[in-house]
Amino acid sequence: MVLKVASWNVNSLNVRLPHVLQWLDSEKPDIVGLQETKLQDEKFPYRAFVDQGYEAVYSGQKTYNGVALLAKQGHELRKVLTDIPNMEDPQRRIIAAEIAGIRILNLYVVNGQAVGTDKYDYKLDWLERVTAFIEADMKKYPKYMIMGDFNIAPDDADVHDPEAWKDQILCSSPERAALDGIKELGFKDTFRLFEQKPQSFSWWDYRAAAFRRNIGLRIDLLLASDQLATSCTGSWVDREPRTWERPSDHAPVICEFDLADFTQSS
DNA sequence: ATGGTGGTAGGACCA
Repeated sequence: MVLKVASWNVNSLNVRLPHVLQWLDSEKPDIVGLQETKLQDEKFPYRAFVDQGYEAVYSGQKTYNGVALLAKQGHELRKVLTDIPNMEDPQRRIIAAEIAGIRILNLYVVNGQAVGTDKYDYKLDWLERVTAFIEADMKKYPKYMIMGDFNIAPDDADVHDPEAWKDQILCSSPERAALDGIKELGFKDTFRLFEQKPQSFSWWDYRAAAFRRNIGLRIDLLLASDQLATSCTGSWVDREPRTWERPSDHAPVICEFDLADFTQSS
């Protein structure tokens, strides 16, 4: 059983719905996490996804943030959760479900604005609380994926100009240490399990023709628990939707698993 | 790369 999993910051699902539907039609992923939907739940285009062959759960708000999980019909979404213990946050950045026997946690990590700001402190605190949640939650799910817009470039290899970005937001050591703290619970960055082209990014600023010049960062990640990672057969960035008219500033990231060795538990 | 754009709004904020 091949399972194709993707994560995409769509920067307004209202604007990007046609892109997402077209992309689902061509790529046919089994599981998709969306971030920055920017839609209240009552405005979520649930019917459009059902018509496309997907079940959806979502947690949104007006103007900012908002996350959703899609699963191809036939994969049930169970144990859905949009809030975690010890964090009362009106910002809708978290959604988790159990799909095909795998725990899927979809995150829109706080951006943080700039090192040293209140938003930066909120980011680090938010990551600490999410990490504590994962540590407890993963005891129940040996097969566990954390996906999303992490707003952290894990390493200098994920940055177009590491010198310019040194100690800046998305690249600072405390942010990277927070990401390492999650990985040290027992997760692999699936992208780095495979040989990749240098200068592979998932986000390019809208300004300064950054995409054309490949001035970007890799901040959209698919982390798989160690047990799951052994079944990962590929992980890549799909740059194509970033070339479409009026695109999101992020490209979708995708990974595939061959779960033939596992007994199907859904 | 330090806002040159874009989204949500309908001015300012967020990224």
